[in-house]
This record gives sequence, structure tokens and C-alpha cells, in this order.
Amino acid sequence: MRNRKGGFGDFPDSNKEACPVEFTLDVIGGKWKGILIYHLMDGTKRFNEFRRICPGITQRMLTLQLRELEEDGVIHREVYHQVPPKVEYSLTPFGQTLGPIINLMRIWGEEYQTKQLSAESCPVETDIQL
Amino acid sequence: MRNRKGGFGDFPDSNKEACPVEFTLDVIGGKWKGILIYHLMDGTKRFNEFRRICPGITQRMLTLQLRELEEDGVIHREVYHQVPPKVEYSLTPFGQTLGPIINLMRIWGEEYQTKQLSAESCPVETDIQL
DNA sequence: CGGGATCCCAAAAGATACTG
DNA sequence: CAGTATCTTTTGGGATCCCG
Repeated sequence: MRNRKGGFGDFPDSNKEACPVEFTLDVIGGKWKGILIYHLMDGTKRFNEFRRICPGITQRMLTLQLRELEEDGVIHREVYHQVPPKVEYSLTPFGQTLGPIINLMRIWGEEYQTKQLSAESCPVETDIQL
Repeated sequence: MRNRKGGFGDFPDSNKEACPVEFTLDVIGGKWKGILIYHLMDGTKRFNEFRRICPGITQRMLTLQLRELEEDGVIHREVYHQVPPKVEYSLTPFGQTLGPIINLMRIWGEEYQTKQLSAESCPVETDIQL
């Protein structure tokens, strides 16, 4: 992922206009990006709000992921020059076009999160219905 | 990613039933997984077929990604015991439920692959319509 | 043909400390 | 509050050789 930053210059020629699925995953496929976009879908968020929502993420990773999303034009970063500082993140119109995908991923996740786990905990075939 | 293999035992308690988006990304978010699933959507594939379709992937990565998809119950691995060996990969019914997501990602990718690139090449705001 | 095993390097990510 | 900088650890992933 993240390997198109320079603008495809590094690809020989094979996958210049690579698989569109790959392109999409490159935008939302980062470990936290989907979640960040997801939470931005119901409104503007601040830096420490994200840290509260995603307890697992470190501030460094949060910064990096937000920066990449910003570079990709998915989110907007609004800085208020005041003390204490205030920065608000929001989806750009472009970022909002990702909404349907994120929503579908949420629905699928809700649907199969439990079923998949039960399936995984059964190493062999079972007659317990999934 | 991939950190739920043991069945959530490693999570303290916070995100046991984590964000469903995160769950979904965990299944399809690997570097090549989306593409592999995508190509399996139009039929069974063999190992070296994938290597031809995705020239960038090494056999090691291909093996690993296929194994993970298999462990997640997304794909089925059919081994024909013969010489030369033959192994066919296909989507399980479970894996096919991912179809709509992959399709949406493909459509989005096709739609924005070009536009996004033009946007990225413009460091400042422009009146060239995206 | 379809991998497995091993080695090794590079990139990703965590921890900690510091700052405008 | 919202980060940066630096360091260390972990992981990803390429190269190579081998096997059934």
C-alpha cells in the first residue's frame, strides 16, 4: 500500500492503471483508515476524540493515517490558531463518496462478526448451524 | 490486522466486538486480498494463474495471503493429488458474501482512479473541475 | 506444479520524551 | 491540545534453495 505516492513513476508498466479494487484499498485499506472515515461520517472530529474512540491507536499512527487521508483528499484538516490549539477533521466531498463502501463494510461486519467467529472456533466441520 | 487470530483473547475488553468496519477490513484489507477475491469472483483460479494476473506478487506472499483467506473461510482450496500437482482456489459461499463490497470498491476505483490522480497533481486549489 | 523452509533486509509501528 | 522527534522493536516481504 501507499506505494503510489510518487505518482506511478515507480511502476514499470504492468499495473499502471492497476486493478481498481487495489486502488480503492490503497485509499481505505490502512489499518485505521476505514475506522477513521467511518467515524467522520457522523460529523467532524478532533484529534483527541479519535484517540478516545480508537483506544488502540497511538498518536503517532493517528497523525500518520490522518495525514495520508488528507493527502489523498479524503479528509479536510481545519486548524484554529488559538490557545489551546484546536484542529477539526472532516470528510471532503470526495471523502464522502466513500460512504457507501464504508457502510457496506459496516453492514457486512455486523452480519458476520459473530458467525465467522463461531466458524473459526470449530476446527472441523460441525452440524451446529453457523 | 490479523491480530484476532486467537479469538479476541488478546484484547483487554475495549474493542471486543470492535468496529465492524475494522472487522471487515481485517478480512479483505491485506495488500493482495481484495484483488485475489476480486479475481476469484469470475471463477476458480490456480496458483500460477494468480501469479500471471498479479505480476507484482511473490509466490511467498501469494501463499500467505491465500492461506489467510482460507483460514478466514473466504476461499476454498481444492487439492488434486496427481502429478503434476493441481490446486484450485475458489470462493466459498461465505466468501461470495463479500462480492457486493468488492464490486463497490471496483466501481469506486474505476470512477476516481483518474480524477484523484489529477487532484493530487494539483498542490493548491484549482478551478479545473475534478 | 505448487508450494515449504530459511535467511535477511527494509518498512511499519510502538514507546517515550519533548514542543508551539 | 495537537502534534514532532527519536529510538527501538516488530512485522512485512524479497531472494534463494528445496521438496513431493
